[in-house]
Parts: sequence; C-alpha cells; structure tokens
Amino acid sequence: MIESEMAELSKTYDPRTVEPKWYQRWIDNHDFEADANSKKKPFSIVMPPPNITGVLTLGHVLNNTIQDILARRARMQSFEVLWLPGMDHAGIGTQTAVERWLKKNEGVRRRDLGREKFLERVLEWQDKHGGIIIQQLKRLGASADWTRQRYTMDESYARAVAEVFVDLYKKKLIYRGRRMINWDPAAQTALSDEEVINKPQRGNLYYVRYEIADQPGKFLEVATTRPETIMADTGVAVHPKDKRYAKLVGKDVWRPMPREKIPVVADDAIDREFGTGILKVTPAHDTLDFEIGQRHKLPVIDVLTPDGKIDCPSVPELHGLDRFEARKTAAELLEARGLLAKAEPYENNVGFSDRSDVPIEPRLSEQWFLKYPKTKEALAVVKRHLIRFWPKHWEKVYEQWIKNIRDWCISRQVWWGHRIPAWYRNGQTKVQIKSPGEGWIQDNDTLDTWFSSWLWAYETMDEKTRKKFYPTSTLVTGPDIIFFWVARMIFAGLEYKPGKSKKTEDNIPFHNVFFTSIIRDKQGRKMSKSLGNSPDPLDLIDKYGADGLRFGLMRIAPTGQDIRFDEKQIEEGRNFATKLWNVSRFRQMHGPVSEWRDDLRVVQRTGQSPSLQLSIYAIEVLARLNETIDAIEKGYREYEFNLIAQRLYDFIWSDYCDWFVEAAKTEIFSEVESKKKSALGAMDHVLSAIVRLLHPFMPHITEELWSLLGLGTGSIQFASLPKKFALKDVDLKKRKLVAGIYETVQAGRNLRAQARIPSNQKAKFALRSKQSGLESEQETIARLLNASELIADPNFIAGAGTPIATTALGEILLIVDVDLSAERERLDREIAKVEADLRVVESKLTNKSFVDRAPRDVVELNRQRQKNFAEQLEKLKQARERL
RNA sequence: GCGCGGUUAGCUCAGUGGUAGAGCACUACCUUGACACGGUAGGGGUCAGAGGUUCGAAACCUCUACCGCGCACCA
Repeated sequence: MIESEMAELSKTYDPRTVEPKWYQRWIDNHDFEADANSKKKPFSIVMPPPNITGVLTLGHVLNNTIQDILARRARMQSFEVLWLPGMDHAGIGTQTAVERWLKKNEGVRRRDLGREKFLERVLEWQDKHGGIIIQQLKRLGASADWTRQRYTMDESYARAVAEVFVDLYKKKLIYRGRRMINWDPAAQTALSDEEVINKPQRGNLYYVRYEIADQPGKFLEVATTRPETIMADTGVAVHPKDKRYAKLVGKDVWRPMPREKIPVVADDAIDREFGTGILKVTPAHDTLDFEIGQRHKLPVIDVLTPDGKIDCPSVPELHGLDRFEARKTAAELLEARGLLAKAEPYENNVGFSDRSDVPIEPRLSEQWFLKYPKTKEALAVVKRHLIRFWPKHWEKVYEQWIKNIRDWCISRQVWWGHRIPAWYRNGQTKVQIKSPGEGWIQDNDTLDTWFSSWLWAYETMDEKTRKKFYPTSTLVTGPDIIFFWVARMIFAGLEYKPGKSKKTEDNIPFHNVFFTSIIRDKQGRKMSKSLGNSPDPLDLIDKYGADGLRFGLMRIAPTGQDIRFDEKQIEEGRNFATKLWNVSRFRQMHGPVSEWRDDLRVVQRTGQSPSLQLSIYAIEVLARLNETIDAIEKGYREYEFNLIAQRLYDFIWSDYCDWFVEAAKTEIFSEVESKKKSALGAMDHVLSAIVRLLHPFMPHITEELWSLLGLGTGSIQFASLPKKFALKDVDLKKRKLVAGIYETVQAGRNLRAQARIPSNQKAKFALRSKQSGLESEQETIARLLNASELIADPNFIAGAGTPIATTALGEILLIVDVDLSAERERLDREIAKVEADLRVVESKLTNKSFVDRAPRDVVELNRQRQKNFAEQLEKLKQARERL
C-alpha cells in the first residue's frame, strides 16, 4: 500500500525523478509478480525475448509498451497478470558479437581459442555486457514479472530443447541428410529459408561460348550471371521441345575452363525464353541445377570454399580468389580466350543472409532437417479463429507460408547455442541427450536459435504456472517474425500439448496475436544501425520522459501499417504530460479532493442540499467521458491503440481542459460554497477517471497524480477502471444548451478576432436569444468570451454596423465601433456562405429519391438544417440592411 | 508472376454510405488568476486517376497508375 502524499505539486513535471521513484516502489511492492495460486482470472503475455546482445530500439519500445498497456489494463480489470520476460541467446548474432569483441580487444580469433575456451568467453562476455536491454525496459516502465525472467540457455530450458529434438527424431520428423541448403559464407553456417532475403542486384549477364565437341569451331552460347562457377559445370541443358537445340541433346560440349567434355541434356525446367535457352548446369552451386543434375546423373563438383573463395587448382588464375573477385577475373579470362560472346547489364534477385548481409551460396551439405509437425492443425486453428490475428490480414500471409512449407534446416555450424544431441562412432549415429559412452563423439553443430524459441510460450513456465496461465492471452510481436516464431510456436503448442487438457483450445500458445507496425524513419527507410537513423530510446526518455515517449509513440502507431517516426511526435507526448500535470495542479490549488469523487450521483441525489447540483458543463463533460470510455473499450477490443491514445488526448485536452475547466472557473471562483463544491467534485470525478484511463499508457505520471492529489488509496495500478456516469433524460436538454453556449462563445470569439480586438482586451457583447435557462449562464459565457459585459436581451437593438453572428442560441453581437464597409464585406461573405449551404440542403430535399429512400433521421437532419440556414440567412440579411 | 497493404491539408495520420477531421507546421492576436511544453481565432484538401453501384461515395465494386511488404522466379 502506498500512502497518498498531499504534497503541493511543483510548477513543472519532472519525469526524471518521478519515473524511477515509482518504478522502484512498484518493484519493492512486488506489484508485477504473478501468483499462480490466485483465484482471479488469468491474463498472460510472454515477452518476445530480446537478444542478449541487444540494446533497446524503438521497435522494442513500441512492442513492449503495447504489452505493458495490456498488462496494466488487465491488472485494473482485476485479472491475475503474468507478463513473462526473458532473453534469447541468439546463436549466430551473439557468437559474431563476441568474436568481434575478442578480436578488437584481445586480437584473438574463435578458432585460436577452440570451442571450450571460446564458449567460456561467451559466458564471461554475457555476464559483463549482456542483458542491458532488460535494464532499459525497466526504464520504460515495463511491468513484467522480473522474478520469472527466463533465458533460452537456462539449464532446464536447454534440456527441454534437447528433449524435443530427441523426441522429434524418434518420431522421424527430424532427419539428417545431404541436401542443398543456404550457406552463409560470412558466418560460415547453414541457414533456414526464412533467413534468406532476396534483394535485386545489378550485375552482368555473360554469354559464354561452349564449343560443340564433334563440330570443332561451332559454339553454343550460354547465358550466365556466375562465370566464376563454370569450373563446376557438369553439363548444359536445353528444353526438350526446343527445336533449335534438339539435335544436340545427347552430344557433348567443351566446358571452357578447365577444358573438359560435358553432356547436353534436355530438361523441362529450362526456360526457353531466357538468354539463349541454354543453361549451364552447376549442380554444386545452384538449387535448380542440382535438381537437374540429379535427374540426369551429372557429377557434382564443388569449387567454393566455405568462406566463399574459389577452390580450383586447375585454374590457377582463379584459385583462391574471393567469389566476387573471381567473377570479374573469370569474365576477363574468357574474353581473352575468345569464349565470351558478350556481357550485358542485368538485374536479378540474389539471396542475402539476413544476419550477415552477404549473398548466400546454395551449397550441398549434410545438415539436420525438421519436417514440421501439425501444419494442417496450425492452419486450422487460425482459420477457425481459435487464434485470432490482429490485424486480420496476416492470416493470409500465414496461410500462404504454411501451404508452401518446406522442411526446416535446423543445424548451424556455430558453437554458441544448444548442441545437437547426436553422437557418432564408426559410422553409427545415436540421438540422445547423454553420451552413449566411450568413443562416441557429439555432433559439432548447434541448433537454430528459433528451434529453442518455438517452445517459449510454455517452456518458460513451470507446471503450476502453466496450469494457471497457459494458453497465454495475447502475443505482441512484429510481423517480420510471423514465420520464424509465431507459426512455429503454434506448431510446438499443438505437438506437445502443454495445456491442462488435450483439447486443442487448451494447447494453442496464445488466443490473440497482435502484429505491431514497423517503425521507419521520416524518409520511410527501415531503422538500422548502419544507416544511423535509429534514435536511442534512452535519449528520448531523458528528453521527454518514458511516459512521453510511450504516449507519443502509441498515438501514431497504426494497426497494420508502417510508422513514420518523427521526434516531434514524442515531443507531443511530453507536452501532453505537461498539460495533464498543469490541469491537475490547477485542481490541487483549490483544496483537497472531494470524498464523493467516485460517485457523483451522490451530488445529484443530495436531496439534502438541492443547490449542490451538477452544472450543465459538468453534465456535458461527464457525457463526453462516457463516450470516451466506450470508444476506449472498443479500441482495446480491436487492438487499436492509436485510437485509444487519440481519444484520451482529445478528451483531456479539448473536452476537459479547454471547455470544462474554463467554464467551471465561474463556479470555482464563486463565493457560493455549494457551487464551488459541485464544480470541484465534478472535476475530481473526471480527473480520477482520466488518470485511470490513461494509466496503462502513462503509468508514472498517473501514479504520481493519483498519489499527490489523493484520488484513491493504494496504487493506481490496481484501481478499478472508471464506470460510466448514469445520465438522465433531462441531461440531454442540458447538453443541447451547452452545445449552443459553446457555439455562441466560438462565434463571439470569432467576431472579436475579425474586429481585431487584442486577446488581452475585454470586449462588450450582446446576446439576442429566446432560449430559456440562459440567465444563470451569463457570467460563464462572459468569462469564456473574455467580455467586459454581456448584455442578454432578446430585443437588443444594435447600432449600425455592429458585428453579428447567428448560432443555435440566437445572435451574438460585438458592441464596438467598426468600419462599416469592412463589416458589410464580412456580412456579404457570410451570407454567400450560408446561401451556398442552403442550396445544397434544398437540392437534397427537393430530390424525391432522397426524401423517399434516405433514413428518416438523415432527412430530418437536413430539414432541420434547412430551417436553421434559412433563419440564419434571414437574420444576416436584416443585419446587412441595417448597415 | 501470385498474394497483402497503402495513396485524404505542406508533413504525420484518423475517418467503412449521409455537413471532409486531428496534431505538427503556417498566419494574426495574447505572458489573462493550471499550463508559452500554453491560449484564442484563422488560412489551407476537385480524398491518386477513370468507370460503375446508389437518391447520395473519401468510404462499396471494377480497372489503371504509383509506393511498400511477403511468396515464387532469380541461367
């Protein structure tokens, strides 16, 4: 329990002291810790584990703010909340980072150290430099249960990963085989298909001449982008129906270098339109070529080393060269020998390693593969909406991937990671966790990091926790890992059924998946380290506060679209926090909060004190609060966080600050105690609702205000959400009156601005209105108009040239000496405008189809408008005539 | 090639059949008793284009253009 502190609010809000203070208290109070024995309904989220080497990016901020919002909202709704955090060991990434660090600081390479020593150094490095991101997430205000923090390399977790491997092997879903895989020559490991990204690359298409063996002097031209792999050609292929080359099939041609006879084969896979319609078949270095090679029993010659250099001693000019260097040299060699017909500029797609950003090499290699389990079921649970994707359109992307799914290459030639539990001796293989004994050597490879991540949704929980919190409620993640992680977690959940029963709905890993937007810079480029266009969120927190950053980001985070990031938007978040702070300060200047802040109906009901009624402005702001509450609820249901933020922003800034507080000043500064009390009570009620509704987005400032103003006992974190205020039928009339008053005020201010009366100068107004109930509101209208005097007289006679505007209430006049011609012009403009409006409405109403077929309320609305416009026009014309 | 988004004010974006909106930027006035990280008022849009459905389209349908993403191709 936190004691409320009625200290005076300082002039400016200082997030730098307030935010860490509250975060520490929340931690000290164990507020984020989940109780698996709780009787409350569960709400759970597993945090997508950031890499242990990672530092906080704006993407993390967005992601974790959303999770925090959901967790905090759920706590206020009396759910038992588990937000389970953790980190990922990120095999390749961490290994690369540590290697780089060792090289820079100690000049040591991984292979110099050897596997054991290197892994020791990784652990050392990890203790010293790893996990910074966790501290950064705390600075953001993330309410995760840090006592349950997990790591993919935790002993029990690692064991589970190995057990899953063994199990899937036994089920014959995991197998080892020699196949074409994606090879990353920089990281020197195999990759999965998902880790390869295609990029268009500019290069050349080389037309190479292959001499026909039995027709010396006659050549075939073969188009290729990769002349450096010619040495690995073991055939050329044409389409079986290609008449141009039909006679050559079965014959041999001379491979240019090293000169050797290779056969011409016919294969359906050949595109007759491409190049010359002849393909050089290089089975070792291309997936399609490999398949063709298999079909025609062509030998496989590998001419590349694992790090992407040419390995071909018989062509010494190329041997040892880097593959890209060799491409140029090979072209030159061919040209020098007269074997290059031409080279033309050409753009094609090249697969790049997602991690190393170098072109991958298709390579024949012995690797472990997984045949995915439960793919059909995984598709079904999404299609049947047992798992809902938000926004929905990701379902289609997911479906497309699953339908074209191919086996997953899960072994990595990396030391850092979960070592594959396979053992070899004399050509025998055993798959088990412990060594089978003397002479058995464990597989050197480790598992793809995602092979451990796919168990994250349940392997991070012990049995009791799982019983309470699995399946999790919502997963919040970026759409870029829908295949890497989301889909695979669904497979794992369905395969291993960690839920409380064997029913499908108890074993899906989550009920909802919210895919966040991707943050781009102002130019629309992806945030990246190399571009240096990614601001450090910690700098932003220092400048604008964590709450400012969170709110600013959430207000612009659309669903299913990219966000263009602009620091201005974070500044707005900070400004909003300041606004809230100041309007709270205003309240606090007028004494302690009312005891009936939670239930204003008490005020309405106080038959004991009839004068303690809610003002019409209070009714209006309460009605708008109701609308806001509804809109927010809908926003949470649909995962539209930008909408929620926007509604809160509008309500607080416009409805509450600009209108209600300004209007309520009449009563607050009034001598009549009951009026003052009523206004302050309404304020307290609304303020209390505001901070609670805002708390998930801006946890620190709202907790500070909750406490400083004494709005409730205990932490705001567990306060219940505000309920809607019960409005009566008569309140509708009051709202109408308020709408008229506000409209009149705006019209009056407009007159004043047009008459160029400075803002700080009080002006005299007159109001011609037959509206009842206005007498008591005169003072407030005058205040809002900054009027020296407001003459309320339905029959007020104004002098010629008096600026006038018509509103729902009647007419508002600015009593001032003006230039008649200017006022004439102004009125003429106004008349023209209203006439145009009137024409539009009348054309609608004379349209029989419209009147017959449009909904009645729409027609009615237009009739009303016609009447209003006509009246307005009449009055304006009268005013014009008097000039 | 297939699929998915998007195109609304100078900028960033709301707006899914009924009077085109917000914030920023801009202009004018203003340190007035919460706030200049502020207040008040204002200017600014043939809603990418064409066609269709409809009494009525920014919204629904079709096509086109451009931007982005995914998958496939990638000799």
